[in-house]
This record gives sequence, C-alpha cells and structure tokens, in this order.
Amino acid sequence: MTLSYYKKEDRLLIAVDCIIFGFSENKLRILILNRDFEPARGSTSLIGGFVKKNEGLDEAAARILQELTGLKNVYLEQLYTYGDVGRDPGERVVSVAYFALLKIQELDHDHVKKYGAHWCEISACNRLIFDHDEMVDKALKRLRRRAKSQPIGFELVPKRFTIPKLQKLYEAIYQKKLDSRNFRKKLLAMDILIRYDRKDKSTSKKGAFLYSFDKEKYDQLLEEGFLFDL
Amino acid sequence: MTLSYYKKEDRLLIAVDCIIFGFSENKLRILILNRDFEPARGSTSLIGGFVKKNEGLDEAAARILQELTGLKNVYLEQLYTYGDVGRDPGERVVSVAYFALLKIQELDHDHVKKYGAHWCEISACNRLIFDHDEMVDKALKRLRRRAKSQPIGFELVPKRFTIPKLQKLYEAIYQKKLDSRNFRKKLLAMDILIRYDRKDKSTSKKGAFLYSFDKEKYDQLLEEGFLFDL
DNA sequence: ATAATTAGTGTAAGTAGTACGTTTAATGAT
DNA sequence: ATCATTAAACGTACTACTTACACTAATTAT
Repeated sequence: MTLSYYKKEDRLLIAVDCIIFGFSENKLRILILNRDFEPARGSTSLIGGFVKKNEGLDEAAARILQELTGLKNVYLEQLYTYGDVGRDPGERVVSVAYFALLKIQELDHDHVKKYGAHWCEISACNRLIFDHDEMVDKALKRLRRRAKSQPIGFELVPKRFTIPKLQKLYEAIYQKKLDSRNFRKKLLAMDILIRYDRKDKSTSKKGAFLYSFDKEKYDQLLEEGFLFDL
Repeated sequence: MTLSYYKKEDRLLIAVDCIIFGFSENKLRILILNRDFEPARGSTSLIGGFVKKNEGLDEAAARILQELTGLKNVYLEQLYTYGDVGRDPGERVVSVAYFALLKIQELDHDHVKKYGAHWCEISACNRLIFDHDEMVDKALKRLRRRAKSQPIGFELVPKRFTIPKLQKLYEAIYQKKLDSRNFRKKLLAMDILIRYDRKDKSTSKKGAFLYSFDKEKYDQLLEEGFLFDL
C-alpha cells in the first residue's frame, strides 16, 4: 500500500555528505576527495552520495562511509541539513551532513586512495566546494562539544592507547595545550579505563602504560547518573 | 542553466515540521494541530508543510510559521532531520524539524484557531502522530541547552518583563525550582537588561520592576568575549 | 656511568556555585 | 490611621571545582 496523499508536491534530490575525522601523527584530520567527476571536477569536496528511495538517512550515511573506507560500525552522527536553493549549481539538492569518527590505524589506505580520497590536516583543508567548508566548521564545533561531554575521543585512537596520546588528541580537538597533571587526574578519576601492564615505548624511553576504554563500566556508571566530562 | 548531472537519482518529498514554543500562565506550551485531513485525520500533530522546489529550508519553515501564526521574524532554529523509510505511512517523506520561540501575547489567537491549532502544555502533549513525539522531546532538550547559554528566553516573554516572571519561564524550561536570589544575582550580573521605573503589579501588591533585554549591549559584550550563562 | 627524554605524581589558591533568612513596598481590610 | 498580607528585593558564608605549578622516575643510547 503506497497510497499517495501528496501527489502535487515537489520532489527533490537528497544527498548525504560525511565529515570523516581521524587522528594521526598528533594531528586531527578529515578525509576529503579529489573530484574526477562533474560538477566541480578537479576541486576538493567531502565524501557524499544520494539517498535512495528505500533507504533511511542514517543507512545512507553508513553505506557511503562503508563504500569508501570498507569500515562498518563507525561512530556516525547527524550534524545539520543544508538546503539553500542554489547551494549545488548542478541541481537543487538538499544535503544532510553527518560526521564520522574512525581509527585511522584500522583503515585500509589503498582502498581509500583508490577513490581519490586523502587525509587532510584540519587546519589546512578549507576551500572545499559548495558549502562544504561550512559543514566542516560546524562538525568541528560539534566534535569539540561532544568530546567534552561524551566518551567519543576513544573512537579516534586505537583500542589500546596511552594517556599522553589521548591528551594529544584532546589538544588537537580543542586547539590548545592542556596540563598533563590535570588531564590525567580528571580522566582517571572517572574510573572508566582499564590499565594494562604493557607499555608503549614508541614515543619515550620510559614508555607509557597502555589503557583501553571500559565500555561496560561506563554504561553501568551512566545508569547511576554519572556524567562524562573532560 | 540547469544542467542535471544527477538524472538517475531518486527524488523525495521533503517536509518541514515546526515545534512552536510559547509561555503563558507560567507554563511552557507548544502549538499543535488537530488534523482534519489525511493521512491520520483526527489525530494530533505538529505544524508542517512541504518544501517547494524554489525555496530554502529556513525559508519554508518561516513561511509555514507565518501562514499559521501571521508572525514574521520569530526565533527559528533547525533541529534535526528525520528520514526513516517508514516514518510517514502516506509516502516516503524526509522531514526537517525546526523549533520556534514566540511571544504568545503578540499572537492573534483567532487566526491560530482557524487552522485548528491550539496551545498544549508541554507535559501533556504526547501521543502525536508519526515520530512527532520524538521531535518534541529533542526540541525540549535543545531548548534547555540553548536557554542556558544563549539569551533566547527573552523570545518567549513580552518585550517588557519582570525578573520573577523570567524566573518562572526558566523554571518551566528546566522543570525545577530555582533560587530567586541566585537567579536575580546571576541575571543582573551579566548587565544586559534595561530597568524601567514602571512596575508590574499584576502578581503582587508590592509590584515588580519591568526590564527589557538590551540587545545592543549584549552584542557589544559578545564581541569582547562575554558568554551568556543562566 | 652519564646524559637525555618523556611519564608520572600532589598541593595550594582562586573561582564559581549553592544554600539560606530578613526586610521592604504596596494594597486592602478594619 | 493601623494592621495584616503578599510577593519583591537583597547579601553572606560554605563548598566544590578548576586552574596553576615543579620535581622525581624509568628507560635508552652513548
């Protein structure tokens, strides 16, 4: 049954554009595309695609992300919907922007390169097509807000990470130096990390202990009214 | 020039639904509609409409709001976009939800009634059609966050208001009693109100001084790095 | 053995939030 | 004119959190 009560209304193209964040070499990066297709061939853009008739928005975003990266189950959050009439010179397109967080280390880089995509340091990747710069800007603001109040930083680092590494991530997100004693104190006080005996000695002679995020513990604390805050 | 590079893609209906907040009799309310049209005739819903081909999303929301209330220049903010395949049983419709804040006192109530709309206290207006309850829920959360960090409470009270009245509004938004001394202290410390000599004696024998929001002052403070917080 | 480098730790001061009771202004009733 | 009533207006002390800050520990390379 697909009775249509809405026969006379306009139907429009709906796209999904993804702001895909990653963290490597102590830099926050996003994945962008060199377009070898029209419109705007030769310029740079976010990764996107059209929403199909039988596909939800979240579904479409996940599909597009998987086509490009090969990854499933990445953190994905709807950001904002851009619908100005002239935003895409090709045709009227309403675009729902999503932002994604993924662990660069788990990514198949050849797969990504095949599509002409590459990782661009966040402070150096403006001048994207259409309103994509605006999308990145909004995504970055949202990421900053989320990182403070939700445990999503862990989506951007390997499963096992050191505290100094996590601090670098937060410094990259907030764009400012943090005090290591205060960072460590606040982080450990939440009691949501598992510490391992192994050390990562790749960045120092002393080596730093490895930790992982304890999701079970976190979920349990949530139920007791705990609020994440970093 | 409307070259289309996107010929083969699906085109969908795009709607806008508005969560319209008002404040009267010390209660936070939203404007809802008794539907005398299909689908879901007889049930209650938010106010909505379809986005036209030559109209931006914000534009569409403003138009729909004006058709219903007669008001222009009301506070309007995009909330979230709902696009599950089955959300509207009539046909696949992607809906962009907006929330609006308006001064009930400035409203032509007959105009609103003509459309079958009425103000419903926020805690008593669930059981709307489709995913509209979810929209209201999200709008309320957003309103709470915004009210704390932006001077949008003033959009819900008359141009001139008393401090006790504003406090009642914040109590209705946050759903909890506030301490009047702390509220007043924090509010006045921001130094963004203009005080008048006239008093409003409608709620007490002593009467309370009338104030208005000093937008110029606020904008100036903003530039100096000031952050609203209540 | 020594030098070099990052990891790891505690305390004190300042700031902001929270809790709380009394006086004041105006009105209406006696 | 006095008194009772009602909500408005006001200030302080305590608590919790945030911020600032400097040295020791572990390991590796020379």
